[in-house]
Amino acid sequence: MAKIPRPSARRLSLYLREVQLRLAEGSRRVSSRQLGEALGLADTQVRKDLRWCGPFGGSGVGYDAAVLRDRLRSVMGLNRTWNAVLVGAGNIGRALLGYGRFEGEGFRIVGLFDKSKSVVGKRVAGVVVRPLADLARVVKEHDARIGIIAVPRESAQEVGRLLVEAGVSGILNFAPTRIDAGDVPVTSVDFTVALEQLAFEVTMAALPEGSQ
Amino acid sequence: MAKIPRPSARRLSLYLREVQLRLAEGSRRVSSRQLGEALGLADTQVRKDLRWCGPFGGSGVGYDAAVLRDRLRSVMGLNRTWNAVLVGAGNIGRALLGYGRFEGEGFRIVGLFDKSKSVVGKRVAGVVVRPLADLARVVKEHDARIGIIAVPRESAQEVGRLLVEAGVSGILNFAPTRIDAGDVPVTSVDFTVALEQLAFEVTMAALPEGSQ
DNA sequence: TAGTGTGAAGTTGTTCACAGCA
DNA sequence: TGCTGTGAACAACTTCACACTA
Repeated sequence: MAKIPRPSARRLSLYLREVQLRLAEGSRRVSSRQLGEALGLADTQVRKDLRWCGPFGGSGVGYDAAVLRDRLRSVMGLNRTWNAVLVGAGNIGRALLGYGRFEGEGFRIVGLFDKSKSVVGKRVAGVVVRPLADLARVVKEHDARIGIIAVPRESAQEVGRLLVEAGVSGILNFAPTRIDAGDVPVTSVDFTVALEQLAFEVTMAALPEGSQ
Repeated sequence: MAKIPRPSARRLSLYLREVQLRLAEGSRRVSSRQLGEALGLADTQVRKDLRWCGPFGGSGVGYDAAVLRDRLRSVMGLNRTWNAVLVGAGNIGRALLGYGRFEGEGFRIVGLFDKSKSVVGKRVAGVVVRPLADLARVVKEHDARIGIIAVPRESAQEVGRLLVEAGVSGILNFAPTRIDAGDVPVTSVDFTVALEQLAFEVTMAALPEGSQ
């Protein structure tokens, strides 16, 4: 089984969500066209992507939704529970704790940390905030593989280092900066870039018409 | 001036941030190599991207940081103030209001809306929550071009429709679903996809070594 | 020497056209 | 007919190699 290209991997996540939705609505089968329509993709694209779920029990009437869901989960490594530690008890940290959706997808936040003395010990969204000194211990105790950075830009790289030292295998970064974590994979969610991206597209959409 | 490819546009936003940082630190010039190093990109890539800022006053010792910043801003449509309306006064809405960073970049949230009767009229992060019925009026009044969706999946598409009807020119979507907004550009920020993406990469990083 | 600018080559991802199956 | 699977054409993006300038 060769390596799945990034763009496909991202879409697999979208397919999974859509398939789960349809399963919840009672569908038993989905076709590449249906998926494509729901997600704004060409059906050929969908089929090519789904081939990464291994040789599917070929058919002619779409995919079995339940089987597809299981294969997607397994290919993406979601057939297990992922424990995560969250650093930063500010606005974003709070929002993530309250997000709820993570739980259902097999992600569990097993520790909340902050460097500010004034928050440590208090409860945020029902979870006790711990000092960064406890990070490594909690990571080990719960076998947390994922670290989430929800601190301001200035301290983000430092927190990244601490997380790697504590032993996480992946970092989800919400700070508006690049995190260098050596071999540990980092995925960033960047509000500002998204907004600026949008401003750019709006500006573009406003101008042209003619081209070529 | 031809059309800037998506990947370049996203990176332009990163360059802008980095240049601003360096300016604040007192640098007057930056080179493509410095930028590339800071952002994990090849210097050739950086130079190709920066060419979108128009024919630069050629050089041999890097770019003038201030000029580069201005050109980047202008190319991306950031040399103006973008007013935005925010729909959804829940966790994410609150986090966005408290984010602060937007203001500095020329984005201003001029209205907060929610459909829930129990929140309307109250203050959230210092801002009064208004009913959705006021949406179109506020958009017009403040010439808001951007609508931000921070509501649960179920109501996201409906809110998208309302925003388009109200007259926004772009949508920033935080709900975990695709928004069909016709010709209005939509940019999505999807926590779950990011997390699953990371889980996938961690899983991949753990396995192989051999390949081909 | 330290840097930009850029065509050409290479790589990666997407779409097309069609074979084959139920 | 409705659908998957897939090689082959195509398009998009990145990297390389090198000309050129201060």
